[in-house]
Amino acid sequence: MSTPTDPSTGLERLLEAELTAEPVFLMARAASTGSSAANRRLAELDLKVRHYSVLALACGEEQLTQRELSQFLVLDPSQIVAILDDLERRGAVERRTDPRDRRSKIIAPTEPGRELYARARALVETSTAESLSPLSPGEREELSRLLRKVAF
Amino acid sequence: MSTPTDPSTGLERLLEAELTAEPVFLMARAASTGSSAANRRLAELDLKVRHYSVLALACGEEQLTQRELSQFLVLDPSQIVAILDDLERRGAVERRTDPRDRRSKIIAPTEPGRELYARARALVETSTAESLSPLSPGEREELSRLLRKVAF
DNA sequence: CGCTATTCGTTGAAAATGTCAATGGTTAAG
DNA sequence: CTTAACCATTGACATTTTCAACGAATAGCG
Repeated sequence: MSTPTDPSTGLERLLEAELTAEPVFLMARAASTGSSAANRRLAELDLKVRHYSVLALACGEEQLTQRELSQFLVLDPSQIVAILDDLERRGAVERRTDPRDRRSKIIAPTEPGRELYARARALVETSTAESLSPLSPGEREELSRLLRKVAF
Repeated sequence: MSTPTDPSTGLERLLEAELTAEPVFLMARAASTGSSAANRRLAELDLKVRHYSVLALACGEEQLTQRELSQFLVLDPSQIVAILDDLERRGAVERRTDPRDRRSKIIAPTEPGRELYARARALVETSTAESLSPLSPGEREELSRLLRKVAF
C-alpha cells in the first residue's frame, strides 16, 4: 500500500538513472519526503517543521535572539517574525528585549510552550523512525553523523 | 571567509542543541545549502536544479512520460509542464506523443540538449565536491548509499 | 460495439515560501 | 556627540507549492 508519505514511486527501473547518483538530488528527495511526513504528523498540533524548529531552539539551553535563529535555520529574519507571531499568539513563546542590547529580542518558551514542544517532539520522533525505517540503528547514527558534517 | 555557500553560522555553541540531533532538520539544512550551492553554479547556464534533474532523466536510458517525471521528482504535474516549457523553448528537449498511449508525452533530449546536460553535469559535480568536502571519499559513498535507501 | 470512468497534460488560481529594500529604535566607534 | 552599523519589523515582489477544472485519449464493461 502506498501512502503519500511513501517515497516509493513504482518506478524501480529508474533506480539506475544517473541522477540517482547525485547527492543533490538524493538530499532533496529525502528531505522533501522526510519533512512532509513530519509535517503530516505535526498537523495534529497545528505545527509545521519550521515552527517546531524554532520552538525546539527556544526550549534549549542557549538564549537566542531572532537574528541567531534566522542564521541557524537559514531563514530570512522576516520569516522568523512570522513564525514567532504564530507561536506567540498561541502563547508558546515570548519575546524579551535583551537587556544587554535592546535592539535584540531573546526568545523564551512559556510553560505551555515546553509542554507543546514535548508533545511535538514525540510526534517528530515517530515520523523520523518511520522515515528511517529502511536503515539499521547503526546506519541511522552514521547518517546523522555524516549529515552533521555537511550541514554545518 | 564565509561565502553564501558556506553552511557555517558562527554559532558553534548551538551544535549541541537537541535540534541538531533531528534528522529532519539536518536533512533540510543540508539539502537547502546543497541545492543553493548547485543553483549558484548552474546559473551560469541559466538552469536550476529542477531543470537539471528533468534534463538528466530525459538524457537517460528510459523513455519517460511527464507523469513519470512528476512522480519520480515529487513535483506536481503542472510544475513539470513549466520546466518543460523552459527546456523546450531553449531547444533542449522535445515532447513526443507516446504512440502507445496518445495521452502521454515522452520527453526526448535534442543533441544540443545532451551537450547542455554534459556541461551542467560538470558544474553539479564541482558543486557536489565542494558541498561534500568535509567528507572523505569513503564517507561520501556511504552517505549516498544511505540516502538512496531512505529516498526511495 | 457504445457508455462510463479514469488517466494524461495543461491551464489558472490560491496559498505558502523565499528574497529584498526600507524603516524606527538602538548601539558602537570615533 | 555624530555617524555608521545592527536589530526586528513591515511591505512588496518573485518563486514554489498545491489544488481544482478542462479537453483529449484510453480502459473497462455492459
